[in-house]
Amino acid sequence: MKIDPNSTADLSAQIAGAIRDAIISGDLIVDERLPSEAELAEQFQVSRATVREGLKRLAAQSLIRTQRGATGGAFVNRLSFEDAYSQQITTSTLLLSMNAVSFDTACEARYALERACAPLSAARRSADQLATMRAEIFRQGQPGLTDEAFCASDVAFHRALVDGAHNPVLSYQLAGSVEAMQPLMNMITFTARDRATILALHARIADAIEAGAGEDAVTGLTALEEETRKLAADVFARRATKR
Amino acid sequence: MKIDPNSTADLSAQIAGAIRDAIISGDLIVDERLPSEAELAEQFQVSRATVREGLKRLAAQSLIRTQRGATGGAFVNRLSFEDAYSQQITTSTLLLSMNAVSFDTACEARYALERACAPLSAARRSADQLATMRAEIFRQGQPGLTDEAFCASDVAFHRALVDGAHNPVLSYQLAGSVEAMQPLMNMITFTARDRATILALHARIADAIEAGAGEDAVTGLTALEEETRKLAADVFARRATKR
DNA sequence: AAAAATCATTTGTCAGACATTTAAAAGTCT
DNA sequence: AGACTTTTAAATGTCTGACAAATGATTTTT
Repeated sequence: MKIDPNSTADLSAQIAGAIRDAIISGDLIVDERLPSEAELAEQFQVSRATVREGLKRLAAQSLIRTQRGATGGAFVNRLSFEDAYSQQITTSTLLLSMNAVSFDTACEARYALERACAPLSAARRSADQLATMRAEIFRQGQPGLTDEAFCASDVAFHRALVDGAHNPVLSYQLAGSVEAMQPLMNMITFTARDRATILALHARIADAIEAGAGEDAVTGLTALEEETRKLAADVFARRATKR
Repeated sequence: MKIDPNSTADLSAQIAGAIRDAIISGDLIVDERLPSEAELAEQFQVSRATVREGLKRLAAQSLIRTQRGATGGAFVNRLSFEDAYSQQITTSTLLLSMNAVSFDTACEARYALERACAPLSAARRSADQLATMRAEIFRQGQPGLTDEAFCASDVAFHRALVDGAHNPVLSYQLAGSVEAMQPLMNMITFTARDRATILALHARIADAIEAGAGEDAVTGLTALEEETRKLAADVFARRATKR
């Protein structure tokens, strides 16, 4: 692991890169302890402050964790699905909000991916996941529910559907698509009539999942996508004329 | 933006969190300049070193960029799809390698997601993307190609397929699934016969995409998934008996 | 043997200094 | 006046040295 003091890049970035490469290549394995900051400083011929900045960069990506004390230090962290989920959600959310991604584009991606999960979920979902879907449908029918709560329940419903595929890689990939849409969905005002329509589609999808009918779940999701896009188009059209 | 000096979390992590929240909530907008490190240090009542560690955390996630000089400072960064891609690929790769995700699980996720793209790609792919697919197929037929080069070409083929959907959100989500499988694929030795089979399937998929026949592309992908899993199973079985 | 005190190691934080980069301001020449 | 050069000020990047706080290991005491 070497760094170039004459490079244009910051030393701390180079150090982070060198250690990251060592982790990716397998030179450093999970739970292995890195040299102490003082040792790293000597190895890289930089100050401890610079080493620390590099380590913080890695910590921000959950690649290492640090512990204080006698036997403490920086350890290679096992990147958990949990950690990856939340990173994925943050990134996806910012990506959508900062790049003026249209509602249609985000929606298309999300439902395309969800349809990919549907057949697997229909075949494998646990009773618990089905129960969650039913419970969220019930919640969505409650009067007096705020639009935000309705959206949150919608996300919970879809996450249960995705998790039903029992493929953690799929769940991880989908987490971003589903959750990142929430801020966009929150811009929509759902009338009682809208909610009833969505609720019926959710029920249809849950029925298909319960029956193990993947194809029906897919068509249900397609109908839901259409409905969602129509709703959004209405909202945006109304807003455009109002102003 | 406030931090709690008595919290268990590091001050630098709290500072990063506070600024990150401000970015996500929209309090800080793209290209806006943060206060200088000295000012932030005073605002948060910490030293400049601590502020800097916090800022490096954000830089690691591409949330800010820094510039030196008179009009320099830290600026809120527009998270580009490019940046998001590479983060996604790093995270996915580590997630697979560190969590003993089985080949089958990763493979299932990847092909499920790719099938979600196929109909869109068949409808919208540009001539250029189709040309890339054809070119990669041609490359894969060259004799003397190393296994690594074959895999790299495979990835290029599939990326063209995915990008053909012309949905940047989909491309972003898929980048991780497709690229992260490469290390796993590299463990496989492809015989001439294996390559011919894969090549034929690639051609079949490209034909379907060219003809705008989304359904055919989907079945082609399913066949390719089956083939890939069979190959991998063979390799792992052979390895198990050898040792 | 158990509990308490001490110790050594390591990260977390701080203060102050200097180097480097950069754009703007001031100065100089034609 | 305009073009070029020099100076200056502001900001990040890096270094040094120090102390605080946490924590496991060791030693001492009871």
